[in-house]
Amino acid sequence: MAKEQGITPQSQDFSQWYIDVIQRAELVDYGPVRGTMVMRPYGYALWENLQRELDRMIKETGHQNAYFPLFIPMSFLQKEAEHVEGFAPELAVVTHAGGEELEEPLAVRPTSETVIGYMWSKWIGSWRDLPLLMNQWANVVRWEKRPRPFLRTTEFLWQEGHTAHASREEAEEETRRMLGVYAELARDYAALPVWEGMKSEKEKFAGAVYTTTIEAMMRDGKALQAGTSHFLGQNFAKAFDITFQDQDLEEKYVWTTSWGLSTRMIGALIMAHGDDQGLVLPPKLAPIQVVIVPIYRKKTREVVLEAASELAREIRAAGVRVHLDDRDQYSPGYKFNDWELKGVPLRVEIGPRDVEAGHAVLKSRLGGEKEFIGLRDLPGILPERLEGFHRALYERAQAFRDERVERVDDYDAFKVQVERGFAAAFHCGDAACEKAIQEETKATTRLVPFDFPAEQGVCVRCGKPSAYGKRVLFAKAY
RNA sequence: CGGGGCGUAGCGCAGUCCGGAAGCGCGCCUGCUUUGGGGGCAGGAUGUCGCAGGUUCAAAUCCUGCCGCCCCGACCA
Repeated sequence: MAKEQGITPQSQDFSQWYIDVIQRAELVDYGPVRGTMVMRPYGYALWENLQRELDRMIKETGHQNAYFPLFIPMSFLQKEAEHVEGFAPELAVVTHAGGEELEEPLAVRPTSETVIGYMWSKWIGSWRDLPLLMNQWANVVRWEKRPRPFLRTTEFLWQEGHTAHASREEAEEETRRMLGVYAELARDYAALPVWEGMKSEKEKFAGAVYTTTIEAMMRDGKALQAGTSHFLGQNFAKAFDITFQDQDLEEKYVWTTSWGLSTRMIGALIMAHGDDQGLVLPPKLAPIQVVIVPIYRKKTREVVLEAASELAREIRAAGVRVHLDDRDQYSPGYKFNDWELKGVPLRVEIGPRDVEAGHAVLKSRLGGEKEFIGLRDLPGILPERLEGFHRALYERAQAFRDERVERVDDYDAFKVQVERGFAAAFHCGDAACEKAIQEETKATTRLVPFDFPAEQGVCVRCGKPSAYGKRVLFAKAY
Protein backbone atom coordinates (compact mmCIF):
# COMPACT_ATOMS: atom_id res chain seq x y z
CA MET A 1 0.00 0.00 0.00
CA ALA A 2 2.53 2.56 -1.05
CA LYS A 3 0.00 5.36 -1.00
CA GLU A 4 2.53 8.06 -0.22
CA GLN A 5 3.20 8.24 -3.95
CA GLY A 6 0.01 10.24 -4.18
CA ILE A 7 0.01 13.74 -5.59
CA THR A 8 -1.13 16.89 -3.78
CA PRO A 9 -4.89 17.37 -4.30
CA GLN A 10 -5.88 20.34 -6.45
CA SER A 11 -8.12 21.72 -3.74
CA GLN A 12 -5.27 21.77 -1.26
CA ASP A 13 -2.65 23.49 -3.41
CA PHE A 14 -3.22 23.77 -7.14
CA SER A 15 0.28 24.99 -7.83
CA GLN A 16 1.81 22.06 -6.00
CA TRP A 17 -0.58 19.68 -7.76
CA TYR A 18 0.72 20.97 -11.09
CA ILE A 19 4.37 20.53 -10.12
CA ASP A 20 3.69 17.05 -8.74
CA VAL A 21 1.75 15.86 -11.73
CA ILE A 22 4.10 17.00 -14.48
CA GLN A 23 7.06 15.41 -12.77
CA ARG A 24 5.39 12.21 -11.66
CA ALA A 25 3.87 11.67 -15.09
CA GLU A 26 7.39 12.02 -16.50
CA LEU A 27 6.51 14.88 -18.81
CA VAL A 28 9.41 17.02 -17.65
CA ASP A 29 12.20 17.37 -15.17
CA TYR A 30 14.06 20.48 -14.11
CA GLY A 31 17.26 21.30 -15.96
CA PRO A 32 20.42 22.29 -14.10
CA VAL A 33 20.02 25.97 -14.99
CA ARG A 34 17.33 27.97 -13.22
CA GLY A 35 14.13 28.12 -15.19
CA THR A 36 15.08 25.45 -17.70
CA MET A 37 13.28 22.18 -18.12
CA VAL A 38 13.96 18.91 -19.83
CA MET A 39 11.09 17.57 -21.87
CA ARG A 40 11.17 13.84 -21.31
CA PRO A 41 10.00 11.45 -24.03
CA TYR A 42 6.38 11.32 -22.86
CA GLY A 43 6.17 15.10 -22.65
CA TYR A 44 7.98 15.61 -25.91
CA ALA A 45 5.66 13.16 -27.67
CA LEU A 46 2.76 15.33 -26.56
CA TRP A 47 4.48 18.36 -28.04
CA GLU A 48 5.21 16.49 -31.26
CA ASN A 49 1.55 15.62 -31.68
CA LEU A 50 0.50 19.20 -31.11
CA GLN A 51 3.23 20.41 -33.40
CA ARG A 52 2.23 18.02 -36.19
CA GLU A 53 -1.37 19.25 -36.23
CA LEU A 54 -0.47 22.91 -35.98
CA ASP A 55 2.22 22.58 -38.64
CA ARG A 56 -0.33 21.04 -40.97
CA MET A 57 -2.80 23.85 -40.31
CA ILE A 58 -0.16 26.49 -40.88
CA LYS A 59 0.78 24.95 -44.21
CA GLU A 60 -2.86 24.59 -45.21
CA THR A 61 -3.27 28.32 -44.75
CA GLY A 62 -0.49 28.94 -47.25
CA HIS A 63 2.60 29.39 -45.10
CA GLN A 64 6.03 27.91 -45.66
CA ASN A 65 8.49 26.87 -43.00
CA ALA A 66 11.93 28.45 -42.83
CA TYR A 67 14.60 28.83 -40.20
CA PHE A 68 16.36 31.97 -39.04
CA PRO A 69 19.43 32.17 -36.78
CA LEU A 70 19.44 31.95 -32.99
CA PHE A 71 21.82 34.89 -32.59
CA ILE A 72 20.72 38.42 -33.30
CA PRO A 73 23.00 41.47 -33.27
CA MET A 74 22.07 43.66 -30.31
CA SER A 75 21.69 46.66 -32.59
CA PHE A 76 18.79 44.96 -34.42
CA LEU A 77 16.68 44.83 -31.30
CA GLN A 78 17.24 48.52 -30.71
CA LYS A 79 15.79 49.55 -34.05
CA GLU A 80 12.21 49.37 -32.88
CA ALA A 81 11.88 51.51 -29.76
CA GLU A 82 8.90 49.83 -28.12
CA HIS A 83 10.26 46.40 -28.98
CA VAL A 84 13.62 46.88 -27.29
CA GLU A 85 11.99 48.43 -24.26
CA GLY A 86 9.75 45.40 -23.88
CA PHE A 87 12.40 42.77 -24.37
CA ALA A 88 15.64 44.26 -23.02
CA PRO A 89 15.00 43.21 -19.40
CA GLU A 90 14.68 39.56 -20.35
CA LEU A 91 17.44 39.18 -22.92
CA ALA A 92 20.26 36.67 -22.67
CA VAL A 93 23.29 38.21 -24.33
CA VAL A 94 26.45 36.56 -25.59
CA THR A 95 29.46 38.80 -25.01
CA HIS A 96 32.26 36.29 -25.47
CA ALA A 97 32.77 33.68 -28.15
CA GLY A 98 35.69 31.90 -29.73
CA GLY A 99 37.77 32.84 -26.73
CA GLU A 100 37.42 36.56 -27.36
CA GLU A 101 35.17 39.39 -26.41
CA LEU A 102 32.80 40.17 -29.27
CA GLU A 103 32.82 43.54 -31.01
CA GLU A 104 29.04 43.63 -30.83
CA PRO A 105 27.17 41.56 -28.27
CA LEU A 106 24.69 39.00 -29.62
CA ALA A 107 21.24 38.56 -28.22
CA VAL A 108 19.88 35.06 -28.02
CA ARG A 109 16.55 35.56 -29.81
CA PRO A 110 13.56 36.27 -27.55
CA THR A 111 11.51 36.36 -30.79
CA SER A 112 12.58 36.85 -34.38
CA GLU A 113 10.82 39.91 -35.82
CA THR A 114 14.07 41.82 -36.04
CA VAL A 115 16.27 39.28 -37.80
CA ILE A 116 13.43 38.37 -40.12
CA GLY A 117 12.80 42.03 -40.85
CA TYR A 118 16.46 42.46 -41.73
CA MET A 119 16.37 39.56 -44.18
CA TRP A 120 13.06 40.55 -45.67
CA SER A 121 14.27 44.02 -46.50
CA LYS A 122 16.67 42.23 -48.85
CA TRP A 123 14.14 39.81 -50.26
CA ILE A 124 11.16 42.03 -50.82
CA GLY A 125 11.24 44.48 -53.69
CA SER A 126 8.03 44.21 -55.65
CA TRP A 127 4.33 43.89 -54.96
CA ARG A 128 4.75 40.53 -56.71
CA ASP A 129 6.81 39.30 -53.72
CA LEU A 130 3.80 39.75 -51.47
CA PRO A 131 2.26 38.38 -49.45
CA LEU A 132 5.25 36.67 -47.89
CA LEU A 133 3.97 33.98 -45.55
CA MET A 134 6.51 32.22 -43.35
CA ASN A 135 6.70 30.21 -40.19
CA GLN A 136 9.51 28.83 -38.12
CA TRP A 137 9.70 26.21 -35.41
CA ALA A 138 12.33 27.33 -32.97
CA ASN A 139 13.57 27.71 -29.45
CA VAL A 140 13.66 31.16 -27.91
CA VAL A 141 15.07 32.50 -24.65
CA ARG A 142 13.47 34.95 -22.26
CA TRP A 143 15.11 35.43 -18.89
CA GLU A 144 11.93 35.81 -16.87
CA LYS A 145 12.05 36.50 -13.17
CA ARG A 146 9.68 33.78 -12.22
CA PRO A 147 9.80 30.65 -14.37
CA ARG A 148 7.33 27.77 -14.18
CA PRO A 149 7.55 24.55 -16.21
CA PHE A 150 5.74 24.91 -19.54
CA LEU A 151 4.09 28.19 -18.54
CA ARG A 152 7.17 30.36 -18.52
CA THR A 153 10.51 28.66 -19.00
CA THR A 154 13.77 30.44 -19.68
CA GLU A 155 14.10 28.58 -22.97
CA PHE A 156 10.98 27.39 -24.72
CA LEU A 157 9.88 25.84 -27.96
CA TRP A 158 7.32 27.47 -30.20
CA GLN A 159 6.40 28.35 -33.69
CA GLU A 160 6.50 31.95 -34.78
CA GLY A 161 4.73 32.93 -37.95
CA HIS A 162 5.76 36.08 -39.78
CA THR A 163 4.01 37.58 -42.75
CA ALA A 164 4.32 40.70 -44.91
CA HIS A 165 1.48 42.18 -46.94
CA ALA A 166 0.86 44.95 -49.41
CA SER A 167 -2.11 46.37 -47.54
CA ARG A 168 -3.26 47.01 -44.02
CA GLU A 169 -6.52 45.18 -44.62
CA GLU A 170 -4.78 42.05 -45.80
CA ALA A 171 -2.41 42.04 -42.82
CA GLU A 172 -5.28 42.51 -40.41
CA GLU A 173 -7.16 39.63 -42.01
CA GLU A 174 -4.08 37.47 -41.63
CA THR A 175 -3.75 38.42 -37.96
CA ARG A 176 -7.30 37.33 -37.36
CA ARG A 177 -7.08 34.20 -39.54
CA MET A 178 -4.14 32.82 -37.58
CA LEU A 179 -5.77 33.54 -34.25
CA GLY A 180 -8.65 31.47 -35.59
CA VAL A 181 -6.24 28.64 -36.37
CA TYR A 182 -5.05 28.73 -32.76
CA ALA A 183 -8.59 28.67 -31.47
CA GLU A 184 -9.32 25.71 -33.71
CA LEU A 185 -6.24 23.87 -32.47
CA ALA A 186 -7.32 24.51 -28.89
CA ARG A 187 -10.89 23.44 -29.50
CA ASP A 188 -10.50 20.51 -31.89
CA TYR A 189 -7.26 19.02 -30.62
CA ALA A 190 -6.64 20.18 -27.05
CA ALA A 191 -10.37 20.03 -26.16
CA LEU A 192 -9.92 23.49 -24.73
CA PRO A 193 -12.57 26.16 -25.05
CA VAL A 194 -10.96 29.57 -25.50
CA TRP A 195 -12.03 33.16 -25.86
CA GLU A 196 -10.71 35.06 -28.85
CA GLY A 197 -10.21 38.76 -28.56
CA MET A 198 -8.09 41.83 -28.31
CA LYS A 199 -5.42 42.61 -25.71
CA SER A 200 -5.51 45.99 -24.03
CA GLU A 201 -2.88 48.57 -24.91
CA LYS A 202 -1.09 47.71 -21.68
CA GLU A 203 -0.97 43.98 -22.39
CA LYS A 204 -0.09 44.02 -26.08
CA PHE A 205 3.14 42.76 -27.68
CA ALA A 206 6.05 45.22 -27.56
CA GLY A 207 6.16 46.68 -31.03
CA ALA A 208 2.67 45.70 -32.18
CA VAL A 209 -0.15 48.00 -33.22
CA TYR A 210 -2.44 45.57 -31.50
CA THR A 211 -2.37 42.02 -30.16
CA THR A 212 -5.09 39.40 -30.40
CA THR A 213 -5.15 36.45 -28.05
CA ILE A 214 -6.77 33.18 -27.19
CA GLU A 215 -7.36 32.88 -23.50
CA ALA A 216 -8.21 29.73 -21.56
CA MET A 217 -9.37 29.07 -18.01
CA MET A 218 -7.51 26.72 -15.72
CA ARG A 219 -9.15 24.59 -13.04
CA ASP A 220 -8.23 27.07 -10.33
CA GLY A 221 -10.12 29.78 -12.17
CA LYS A 222 -7.01 31.56 -13.38
CA ALA A 223 -6.39 32.57 -16.97
CA LEU A 224 -3.71 31.42 -19.33
CA GLN A 225 -2.84 33.10 -22.60
CA ALA A 226 -2.50 30.16 -24.94
CA GLY A 227 -1.53 31.86 -28.18
CA THR A 228 -1.22 35.35 -29.64
CA SER A 229 -1.43 36.94 -33.07
CA HIS A 230 -0.12 40.45 -33.61
CA PHE A 231 -0.86 43.11 -36.16
CA LEU A 232 2.46 44.94 -36.42
CA GLY A 233 1.34 47.64 -38.80
CA GLN A 234 4.39 49.18 -40.47
CA ASN A 235 6.41 49.42 -37.26
CA PHE A 236 8.96 46.76 -38.17
CA ALA A 237 8.80 47.62 -41.86
CA LYS A 238 9.94 51.13 -41.01
CA ALA A 239 12.56 49.97 -38.52
CA PHE A 240 14.09 47.55 -41.03
CA ASP A 241 13.24 49.39 -44.21
CA ILE A 242 11.09 46.67 -45.72
CA THR A 243 9.64 48.31 -48.78
CA PHE A 244 8.17 47.27 -52.10
CA GLN A 245 7.28 49.00 -55.30
CA ASP A 246 3.55 48.82 -55.81
CA GLN A 247 1.55 48.56 -59.03
CA ASP A 248 1.07 52.32 -58.92
CA LEU A 249 4.89 52.69 -59.08
CA GLU A 250 5.00 54.06 -55.53
CA GLU A 251 7.59 52.77 -53.04
CA LYS A 252 5.69 51.62 -49.93
CA TYR A 253 6.35 49.99 -46.58
CA VAL A 254 4.91 46.49 -46.12
CA TRP A 255 2.41 45.63 -43.40
CA THR A 256 3.50 42.77 -41.17
CA THR A 257 2.05 40.30 -38.70
CA SER A 258 3.50 37.78 -36.29
CA TRP A 259 1.87 35.03 -34.29
CA GLY A 260 3.13 32.45 -31.87
CA LEU A 261 2.08 29.39 -29.95
CA SER A 262 4.44 27.66 -27.56
CA THR A 263 4.96 24.71 -25.25
CA ARG A 264 2.86 26.75 -22.84
CA MET A 265 -0.14 25.19 -24.57
CA ILE A 266 0.83 21.94 -22.88
CA GLY A 267 0.64 23.66 -19.51
CA ALA A 268 -2.78 24.92 -20.52
CA LEU A 269 -4.24 21.53 -21.30
CA ILE A 270 -2.72 20.00 -18.17
CA MET A 271 -4.24 22.65 -15.92
CA ALA A 272 -7.56 22.69 -17.73
CA HIS A 273 -8.18 18.95 -17.79
CA GLY A 274 -6.17 17.30 -15.02
CA ASP A 275 -7.63 15.99 -11.78
CA ASP A 276 -6.42 14.58 -8.48
CA GLN A 277 -5.53 11.28 -10.17
CA GLY A 278 -3.18 13.07 -12.54
CA LEU A 279 -3.24 14.11 -16.16
CA VAL A 280 -6.25 13.78 -18.41
CA LEU A 281 -4.99 14.07 -21.96
CA PRO A 282 -7.11 15.00 -24.96
CA PRO A 283 -7.14 11.91 -27.21
CA LYS A 284 -6.00 13.65 -30.36
CA LEU A 285 -2.79 14.78 -28.69
CA ALA A 286 -2.23 11.91 -26.24
CA PRO A 287 0.99 9.99 -26.97
CA ILE A 288 -0.88 6.86 -25.94
CA GLN A 289 -4.62 6.83 -26.64
CA VAL A 290 -5.37 3.34 -25.41
CA VAL A 291 -3.35 1.27 -22.98
CA ILE A 292 -3.81 -2.47 -22.65
CA VAL A 293 -3.20 -3.89 -19.19
CA PRO A 294 -2.92 -7.66 -19.29
CA ILE A 295 -3.85 -9.56 -16.17
CA TYR A 296 -2.28 -12.95 -15.64
CA ARG A 297 -0.76 -15.47 -13.32
CA LYS A 298 2.31 -17.42 -14.16
CA LYS A 299 0.28 -20.23 -15.68
CA THR A 300 -1.90 -17.91 -17.75
CA ARG A 301 0.81 -15.41 -18.69
CA GLU A 302 1.49 -16.77 -22.14
CA VAL A 303 -2.08 -17.12 -23.30
CA VAL A 304 -3.09 -13.70 -21.99
CA LEU A 305 -0.08 -11.91 -23.48
CA GLU A 306 -0.66 -13.58 -26.79
CA ALA A 307 -4.28 -12.45 -26.91
CA ALA A 308 -3.26 -8.97 -25.75
CA SER A 309 -0.58 -8.67 -28.43
CA GLU A 310 -3.02 -9.71 -31.10
CA LEU A 311 -5.54 -7.19 -29.80
CA ALA A 312 -2.87 -4.47 -29.80
CA ARG A 313 -2.02 -5.24 -33.43
CA GLU A 314 -5.64 -4.93 -34.46
CA ILE A 315 -6.15 -1.71 -32.53
CA ARG A 316 -3.03 -0.26 -34.10
CA ALA A 317 -4.33 -1.29 -37.51
CA ALA A 318 -7.49 0.70 -36.74
CA GLY A 319 -5.30 3.81 -36.54
CA VAL A 320 -5.20 4.13 -32.77
CA ARG A 321 -2.05 4.84 -30.75
CA VAL A 322 -2.05 1.82 -28.44
CA HIS A 323 0.44 0.57 -25.88
CA LEU A 324 0.58 -2.89 -24.34
CA ASP A 325 1.93 -2.67 -20.79
CA ASP A 326 3.63 -6.04 -20.46
CA ARG A 327 5.90 -5.05 -17.59
CA ASP A 328 6.18 -8.14 -15.42
CA GLN A 329 7.28 -6.43 -12.26
CA TYR A 330 4.11 -4.43 -11.64
CA SER A 331 0.68 -5.57 -10.55
CA PRO A 332 -2.40 -4.61 -12.56
CA GLY A 333 -3.44 -2.24 -9.77
CA TYR A 334 -0.14 -0.41 -9.99
CA LYS A 335 -0.48 -0.11 -13.75
CA PHE A 336 -4.04 1.25 -13.50
CA ASN A 337 -2.81 4.04 -11.27
CA ASP A 338 0.26 4.65 -13.35
CA TRP A 339 -1.66 5.14 -16.61
CA GLU A 340 -4.31 7.23 -14.94
CA LEU A 341 -1.53 9.48 -13.66
CA LYS A 342 -0.24 9.69 -17.21
CA GLY A 343 -3.67 10.65 -18.50
CA VAL A 344 -4.22 7.88 -21.06
CA PRO A 345 -7.85 8.30 -22.22
CA LEU A 346 -8.93 4.67 -22.51
CA ARG A 347 -7.78 1.50 -20.79
CA VAL A 348 -8.39 -2.06 -21.90
CA GLU A 349 -8.02 -4.85 -19.36
CA ILE A 350 -7.68 -8.41 -20.51
CA GLY A 351 -7.29 -11.44 -18.23
CA PRO A 352 -7.67 -15.19 -18.51
CA ARG A 353 -11.44 -15.07 -17.95
CA ASP A 354 -11.79 -12.46 -20.71
CA VAL A 355 -9.70 -14.44 -23.15
CA GLU A 356 -11.89 -17.45 -22.41
CA ALA A 357 -15.07 -15.44 -22.93
CA GLY A 358 -13.73 -13.63 -26.00
CA HIS A 359 -14.09 -10.13 -24.62
CA ALA A 360 -12.09 -7.42 -22.85
CA VAL A 361 -12.85 -4.70 -20.32
CA LEU A 362 -12.95 -1.06 -21.42
CA LYS A 363 -12.58 1.80 -18.94
CA SER A 364 -12.47 5.56 -19.54
CA ARG A 365 -10.12 7.98 -17.77
CA LEU A 366 -13.14 10.25 -17.33
CA GLY A 367 -14.82 7.67 -15.13
CA GLY A 368 -17.95 5.61 -15.64
CA GLU A 369 -18.52 1.89 -15.52
CA LYS A 370 -16.27 -0.79 -16.87
CA GLU A 371 -17.70 -2.29 -20.06
CA PHE A 372 -17.25 -5.72 -21.54
CA ILE A 373 -16.63 -5.54 -25.27
CA GLY A 374 -16.15 -8.47 -27.65
CA LEU A 375 -12.57 -8.80 -28.83
CA ARG A 376 -13.67 -8.71 -32.44
CA ASP A 377 -15.65 -5.48 -31.99
CA LEU A 378 -13.18 -3.61 -29.81
CA PRO A 379 -10.71 -2.29 -32.41
CA GLY A 380 -13.55 -0.97 -34.51
CA ILE A 381 -15.29 0.99 -31.79
CA LEU A 382 -12.22 2.64 -30.24
CA PRO A 383 -11.93 5.51 -32.74
CA GLU A 384 -15.49 6.59 -32.04
CA ARG A 385 -14.96 6.16 -28.30
CA LEU A 386 -11.96 8.47 -28.55
CA GLU A 387 -14.09 10.99 -30.42
CA GLY A 388 -16.68 10.76 -27.67
CA PHE A 389 -13.97 11.22 -25.07
CA HIS A 390 -12.81 14.38 -26.82
CA ARG A 391 -16.33 15.80 -26.86
CA ALA A 392 -16.96 14.94 -23.23
CA LEU A 393 -13.67 16.52 -22.21
CA TYR A 394 -14.43 19.68 -24.15
CA GLU A 395 -17.91 19.92 -22.70
CA ARG A 396 -16.63 19.39 -19.20
CA ALA A 397 -14.08 22.19 -19.65
CA GLN A 398 -16.72 24.45 -21.13
CA ALA A 399 -19.20 23.79 -18.34
CA PHE A 400 -16.51 24.52 -15.78
CA ARG A 401 -15.60 27.72 -17.57
CA ASP A 402 -19.16 28.95 -17.99
CA GLU A 403 -19.83 28.40 -14.33
CA ARG A 404 -16.90 30.62 -13.41
CA VAL A 405 -17.60 33.67 -15.54
CA GLU A 406 -19.79 36.41 -14.12
CA ARG A 407 -20.86 39.81 -15.30
CA VAL A 408 -20.03 42.31 -12.60
CA ASP A 409 -20.70 46.02 -12.38
CA ASP A 410 -19.59 46.66 -8.86
CA TYR A 411 -15.97 46.78 -7.70
CA ASP A 412 -16.58 44.76 -4.54
CA ALA A 413 -18.31 42.04 -6.53
CA PHE A 414 -15.44 42.27 -9.00
CA LYS A 415 -12.89 41.55 -6.28
CA VAL A 416 -14.84 38.50 -5.17
CA GLN A 417 -15.30 37.20 -8.68
CA VAL A 418 -11.65 37.32 -9.76
CA GLU A 419 -10.82 35.10 -6.81
CA ARG A 420 -12.82 32.28 -8.37
CA GLY A 421 -12.82 32.96 -12.09
CA PHE A 422 -13.30 35.58 -14.76
CA ALA A 423 -15.13 38.86 -14.37
CA ALA A 424 -16.87 40.42 -17.38
CA ALA A 425 -16.85 44.12 -16.62
CA PHE A 426 -16.63 47.53 -18.23
CA HIS A 427 -13.35 49.36 -18.27
CA CYS A 428 -12.32 52.90 -19.12
CA GLY A 429 -9.28 51.74 -21.09
CA ASP A 430 -6.90 53.91 -19.12
CA ALA A 431 -3.59 52.10 -18.46
CA ALA A 432 -3.20 53.74 -15.04
CA CYS A 433 -6.63 52.52 -13.97
CA GLU A 434 -5.77 49.07 -15.30
CA LYS A 435 -2.57 49.10 -13.29
CA ALA A 436 -4.49 50.12 -10.17
CA ILE A 437 -6.90 47.23 -10.63
CA GLN A 438 -3.96 44.88 -10.87
CA GLU A 439 -2.42 46.25 -7.69
CA GLU A 440 -5.68 46.12 -5.79
CA THR A 441 -6.96 42.74 -6.98
CA LYS A 442 -4.09 40.93 -8.76
CA ALA A 443 -6.40 40.66 -11.76
CA THR A 444 -5.53 42.01 -15.19
CA THR A 445 -7.49 42.54 -18.36
CA ARG A 446 -7.22 39.33 -20.28
CA LEU A 447 -8.98 40.35 -23.45
CA VAL A 448 -11.84 42.15 -25.09
CA PRO A 449 -13.66 39.16 -26.59
CA PHE A 450 -14.68 39.49 -30.22
CA ASP A 451 -18.00 37.77 -29.62
CA PHE A 452 -19.15 39.86 -26.65
CA PRO A 453 -22.19 41.93 -27.62
CA ALA A 454 -22.03 45.71 -27.91
CA GLU A 455 -22.98 47.18 -24.55
CA GLN A 456 -22.55 50.54 -22.87
CA GLY A 457 -21.53 51.09 -19.28
CA VAL A 458 -19.06 52.71 -16.94
CA CYS A 459 -15.68 51.50 -15.71
CA VAL A 460 -16.05 49.03 -12.85
CA ARG A 461 -13.37 50.81 -10.85
CA CYS A 462 -13.31 54.51 -11.74
CA GLY A 463 -16.78 55.06 -13.21
CA LYS A 464 -15.58 56.71 -16.41
CA PRO A 465 -17.24 55.66 -19.66
CA SER A 466 -16.33 52.28 -21.12
CA ALA A 467 -13.65 52.47 -23.81
CA TYR A 468 -14.42 49.33 -25.70
CA GLY A 469 -18.15 49.48 -26.37
CA LYS A 470 -18.49 46.12 -24.65
CA ARG A 471 -17.41 44.23 -21.59
CA VAL A 472 -13.80 43.14 -20.97
CA LEU A 473 -12.72 39.91 -19.31
CA PHE A 474 -10.59 40.30 -16.21
CA ALA A 475 -8.86 37.48 -14.34
CA LYS A 476 -5.82 36.54 -12.39
CA ALA A 477 -3.39 35.07 -14.84
CA TYR A 478 -0.40 32.78 -15.07
C1' C B 1 15.31 42.36 -7.48
C1' G B 2 12.61 41.92 -2.22
C1' G B 3 10.79 38.11 1.43
C1' G B 4 10.97 32.96 3.01
C1' G B 5 12.78 27.94 2.73
C1' C B 6 16.07 24.14 1.48
C1' G B 7 20.91 21.72 0.02
C1' U B 8 22.56 14.44 3.72
C1' A B 9 21.81 7.54 -1.17
C1' G B 10 18.00 7.79 -7.46
C1' C B 11 13.49 10.42 -4.83
C1' G B 12 11.31 12.25 -0.12
C1' C B 13 13.36 13.20 4.50
C1' A B 14 15.49 12.48 9.91
C1' G B 15 20.05 13.54 12.28
C1' U B 16 22.55 19.78 13.17
C1' C B 17 20.12 22.96 18.94
C1' C B 18 23.91 19.79 22.72
C1' G B 19 30.69 17.62 17.98
C1' G B 20 32.11 11.24 19.11
C1' A B 21 30.53 4.52 14.05
C1' A B 22 25.84 8.33 8.27
C1' G B 23 20.21 6.65 9.21
C1' C B 24 14.68 5.93 7.82
C1' G B 25 10.77 5.35 4.01
C1' C B 26 10.12 4.70 -1.10
C1' G B 27 12.72 3.26 -5.30
C1' C B 28 16.74 -0.06 -7.21
C1' C B 29 19.26 -5.33 -7.57
C1' U B 30 18.74 -11.04 -6.50
C1' G B 31 15.53 -15.09 -5.23
C1' C B 32 10.88 -17.17 -3.93
C1' U B 33 5.84 -16.10 -3.85
C1' U B 34 1.94 -13.02 -5.77
C1' U B 35 -0.89 -10.42 -9.86
C1' G B 36 -9.02 -8.22 -11.69
C1' G B 37 -7.16 -1.07 -8.01
C1' G B 38 -0.45 1.11 -5.91
C1' G B 39 1.08 -7.25 -3.05
C1' G B 40 4.29 -10.40 0.61
C1' C B 41 8.85 -12.55 2.57
C1' A B 42 14.15 -13.00 2.65
C1' G B 43 18.77 -11.18 1.14
C1' G B 44 21.65 -7.06 -1.13
C1' A B 45 23.86 -2.50 -3.44
C1' U B 46 24.13 2.76 -3.27
C1' G B 47 26.97 8.81 0.14
C1' U B 48 32.46 14.52 -2.08
C1' C B 49 26.46 15.21 4.21
C1' G B 50 26.30 21.85 -1.88
C1' C B 51 31.59 24.14 -2.22
C1' A B 52 35.94 26.44 0.11
C1' G B 53 38.41 27.71 4.38
C1' G B 54 38.74 27.75 9.83
C1' U B 55 38.23 25.77 15.17
C1' U B 56 39.01 20.82 17.41
C1' C B 57 42.13 14.79 19.39
C1' A B 58 37.51 14.44 16.49
C1' A B 59 32.88 18.28 12.19
C1' A B 60 26.81 16.52 8.50
C1' U B 61 26.77 19.04 13.42
C1' C B 62 30.44 24.91 15.67
C1' C B 63 32.58 29.61 12.93
C1' U B 64 33.52 32.51 8.22
C1' G B 65 32.83 33.09 3.12
C1' C B 66 30.75 31.47 -1.35
C1' C B 67 27.41 28.75 -4.68
C1' G B 68 22.90 26.59 -6.18
C1' C B 69 17.81 25.41 -6.28
C1' C B 70 12.64 25.82 -4.73
C1' C B 71 8.38 28.72 -2.94
C1' C B 72 5.82 33.68 -2.35
C1' G B 73 5.94 38.63 -4.36
C1' A B 74 7.35 42.44 -7.98
C1' C B 75 8.16 41.39 -13.28
C1' C B 76 6.28 38.53 -17.58
C1' A B 77 5.11 39.50 -26.63
